[in-house]
Amino acid sequence: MKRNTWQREAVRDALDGTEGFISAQALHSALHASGSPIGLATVYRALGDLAASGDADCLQSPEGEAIYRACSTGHHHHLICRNCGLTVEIAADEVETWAQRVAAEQGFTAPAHVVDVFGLCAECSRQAAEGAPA
Amino acid sequence: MKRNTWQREAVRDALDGTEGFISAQALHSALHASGSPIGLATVYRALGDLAASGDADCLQSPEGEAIYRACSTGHHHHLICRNCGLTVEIAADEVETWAQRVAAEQGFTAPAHVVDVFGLCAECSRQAAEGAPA
DNA sequence: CATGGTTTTGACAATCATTATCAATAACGC
DNA sequence: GCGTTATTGATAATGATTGTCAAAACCATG
Repeated sequence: MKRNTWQREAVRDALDGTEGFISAQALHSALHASGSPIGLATVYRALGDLAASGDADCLQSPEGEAIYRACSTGHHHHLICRNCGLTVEIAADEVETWAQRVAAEQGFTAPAHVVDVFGLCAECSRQAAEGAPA
Repeated sequence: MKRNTWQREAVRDALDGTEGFISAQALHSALHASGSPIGLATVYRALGDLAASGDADCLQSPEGEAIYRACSTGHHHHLICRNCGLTVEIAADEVETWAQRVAAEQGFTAPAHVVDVFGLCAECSRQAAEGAPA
């Protein structure tokens, strides 16, 4: 049987209250910072459960960490600066449509998708342009 | 100065001769299997260099490993069955264009993107339809 | 409310990929 | 061939994630 513990709720709430993606470690830190004595392993387990039950999406950050996002809270994507971490929310109607179409074409159902764009934000691009050339 | 070593060539060749994506570990194993005494750290370094110089693309596998691909072999995305793991390669010209456009609109440069569609493949959809209902 | 059967938790060890270290080696210009 | 210096590779270190297992919490029941 699946039991309801405050820990699981805490993780779910924390994830719901988070804008974009967050790593398990970061979520654990955030919970600790807000006074929760929740264990790290438990956060991993709770996130895994949420992902398995479809309440959260999981993908790999460019740094190799698993990052999670609440699945129900409105759907949008992110444009993330790989240097400073700046995150811009982007609507992606075209991509929604596209994703459903390609899924359907292959006979796939229950399509979900992970679409995120990484790049260098204007600021970091400028800095890179200044520093990089010989 | 950048020196030319047989190790680097071996990694480049091995990557060129590989169909899709391959992890650093797997590439190292493959090289060893074909008699190369190349070291693991060197494979990581060579792959990192290739990625840095744009000769290879790098992304994170769902299992959390970094996987690499020779850059010339066309860019595509994946449609992944969340139940059986079946993976279908999908072309996504629209999405490529879209990603670059939204990145540019926000002043972002060097856009890369993570686009993967998860769903239930035809087979698993059918099984789910049979098994799930009470 | 106390009890019991299970699930869940959490501290810690174990694992796995990746990166850093650093002496020895090999490549390249001369 | 020589010397300089980037590169290699064995190993240790790091960091995220998962496994372990006794103790605690949850929930239905008496």
